[in-house]
Amino acid sequence: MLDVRRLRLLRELQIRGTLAGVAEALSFSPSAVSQQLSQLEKEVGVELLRTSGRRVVLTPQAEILVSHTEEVLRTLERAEAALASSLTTITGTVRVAVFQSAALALMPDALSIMDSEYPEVRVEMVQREPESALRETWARDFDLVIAEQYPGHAAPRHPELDRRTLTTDAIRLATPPSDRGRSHPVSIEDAADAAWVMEPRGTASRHWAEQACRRAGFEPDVRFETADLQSHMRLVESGNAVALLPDLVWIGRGTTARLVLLAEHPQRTIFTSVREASSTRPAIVAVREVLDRAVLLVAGSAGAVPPV
Amino acid sequence: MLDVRRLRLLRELQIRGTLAGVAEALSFSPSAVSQQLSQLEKEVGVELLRTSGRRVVLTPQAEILVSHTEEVLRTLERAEAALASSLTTITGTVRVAVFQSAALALMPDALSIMDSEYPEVRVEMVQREPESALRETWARDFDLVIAEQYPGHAAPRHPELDRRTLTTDAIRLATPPSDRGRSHPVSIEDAADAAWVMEPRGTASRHWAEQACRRAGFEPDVRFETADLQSHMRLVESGNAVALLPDLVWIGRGTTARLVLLAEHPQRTIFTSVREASSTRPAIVAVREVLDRAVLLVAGSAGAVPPV
DNA sequence: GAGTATTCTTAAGTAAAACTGACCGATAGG
DNA sequence: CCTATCGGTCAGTTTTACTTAAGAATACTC
Repeated sequence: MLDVRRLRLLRELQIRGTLAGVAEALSFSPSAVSQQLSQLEKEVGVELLRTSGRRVVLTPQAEILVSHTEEVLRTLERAEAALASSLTTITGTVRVAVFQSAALALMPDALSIMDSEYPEVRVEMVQREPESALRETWARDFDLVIAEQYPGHAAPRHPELDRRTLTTDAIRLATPPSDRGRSHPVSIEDAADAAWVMEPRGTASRHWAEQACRRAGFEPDVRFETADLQSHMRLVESGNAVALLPDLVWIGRGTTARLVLLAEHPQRTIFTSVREASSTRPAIVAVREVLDRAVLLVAGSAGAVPPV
Repeated sequence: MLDVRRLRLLRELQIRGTLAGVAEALSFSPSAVSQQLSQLEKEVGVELLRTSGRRVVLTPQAEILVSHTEEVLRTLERAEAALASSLTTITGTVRVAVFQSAALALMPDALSIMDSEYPEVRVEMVQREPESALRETWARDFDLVIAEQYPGHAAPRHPELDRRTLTTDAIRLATPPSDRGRSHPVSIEDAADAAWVMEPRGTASRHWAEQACRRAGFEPDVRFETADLQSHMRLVESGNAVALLPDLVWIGRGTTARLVLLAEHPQRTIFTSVREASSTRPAIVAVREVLDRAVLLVAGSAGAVPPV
C-alpha cells in the first residue's frame, strides 16, 4: 500500500517546487525529504522525480499520484471533521417521563427550546406517575424522569439514578373565588368544614394533604377524588371544593381561585433523574439544561400570582 | 493528520473482530496492533475501542473513522491502478482465489499464457471456496476471485466488487461406465435408487443437487459426501455412485463415466470478481483477459465430450 | 466450580525507520 | 570565475514500531 506520508511530500513538492522548500515548510531537513521521496520512488518502481538543472521536476506518473493524494488528504480531513462534529452536535433520542402538572407547565416551553437549539435531538414524552416513572427509568424504558416529592414523603431512591432538583413548588390552599358572603379562609383550619378534593389514596400528594389537615386539627371531608389536578382547579374555581395545590397547576394559565399562602410554607420538590451511566450523554445534559431554563421562564411569567 | 496505517488497523479490526485476528491477518504481534490503536486513540483524543468481555468493540466515533478509511484505501488503490496503467510494461503481483475445478481445468492454461505473455506479472493462486473467497477479496486478501454460482442460488453481492461472467458450465448426470446389465439412466429420475455422492451440506452445489432430485420426485440416497469433485469423478467411474457434475470437472482430462445431458440444461455460472478500485490495474485486466482465452482453450479441447 | 484457553494490555528490550548534519557534485547568477 | 543554491549521499543519532514476556480479565470446558 502506498505510504500517505510520502505521497504528501510529493504533493508538497508539486506545490513548492523545491525539496528545500518542502523541508522548510514541514520543518524537515532537505535530506529527509530527499530520502523519503527516493524511498517512495523505489516502492512504486517508477521514476517520480527528474533532475532539471539544480532542481527537480515531477514526472507524469508523479502527477498522477499527486492528484490522488489530494483526494486522500481531503478524505482524511473530512474524517477528522466528521469525528469532531460527532462530538459537538448533540443528537439522539431522549425519552422523558413526566407527571401531569410538569407536562402542562414546563414541557411546552422546554420542547420549544429543544426544538430550536438542539434540532437533532428527538424528545419523546410520556405522562407517568412519579413512582412508576422512576422505576421505568431505572429499567431503561425512559432516559429521564421529571418527578415530584412532597414534604416528609421521600421518593424511592434508586442508587443507579442520578437525581437533581429542578425547582421547588409552593403548595397553597386554593379556595373558590367568592364564598357567598362567608369570610375567606386564610389558613387550613378555616377550611375544616369545607368539601375537599384530593388525589387518590396511595399517592404522596394525598398522604401529605391528609397529614396537613390532621395537623391543623381536623379530618378533611374528601368529597371528590381524582388524580387530575386540572379537575381540582375546576372544582375549586366553580365553588364546589377547596384543595391544596402546588403553583405549577395554575402557573402559565392563571386562575380565578383564591390562593392562600400557608404559614408553614410547604413546598413540593420537583427533580429530574437519569441513569448514572447516561448522565453525561450530551442530549440528556441538554434536556436538563433546557428544563432549568423552562423553569425560569414560567417563574417569570408567574408575576400574575393572585393575591394571597 | 490522521495516520492511515493506524486507520487501516482500525478498519481491519472492524472486519475481523479481534485484535488477535488483525495481527494474524497482517503478520503482526497482537501487542503491536494494540499499541498502534492506543496511539491512534491518543492522537484523536476520542475513545475508539471499548473492552467488552475479553474482546473490544468499536465506538461510534471509530465507525466514523472506519467509513472514511475505506474511502482512503479505495483512493490509494485507484492511484496505484492509474499509475500502473500509465505505464506500458505490465507488472505486479495478482493474488487469485479459485475453487477446485477451475483451479484444475482453467488455471494451468491461464498460468502458462500469463507466463509467456506477461512475464513481469507474478500470479499467486490459492484454492478457496467461493463464498469465503469473495469476502477475502473484498477484505484485500486477494485481488481476483474465480467463483461459481449455481442456478437459483445467488452469490453474496459485494457492492465494491466488480463481477464479470467468465463462462457457464453445463451440469450433467454422471453415471458409471457400465451398469452391470442394467439400463443406463437417461434422466435424474432413473437414478432415484442409486447411491449418490454430493458436496457437504451448506454448499450451493449440494443445495442445488438436492433440489434437483426432489424436483424429480425423490430424496437422494447421499451415501458419500466430499467437497473434492475429483473424488466424485472417481466414485462414479469406479461404479460406486452417481453424481451431478459440471463439465469443468472432467474437461481436459476426459472420463470413462457416462454423462447424461439433462432436460433442463442446468448450468452453473463461473465468474471473476475484483475490487472496483483495482479493476483497471493492467495486471488484473491481463489476468481476466487470459482467463477468457483459457476458457476458449478448454472449450475447444472439450470436443472429447462423451456420448450422452 | 476449577482448570484451561482466549483476548487484550503493559513493560522492557530490540529492530527498523526516519531524521540530522556534514559533505560533494552540479548549476545558475553575479 | 567565484559563490550561493539545490539535490543527493553517507554516517550517525533519534524516534518509532515491533517482538517477547508477563499479567489480568473473561469465556469456555469438563
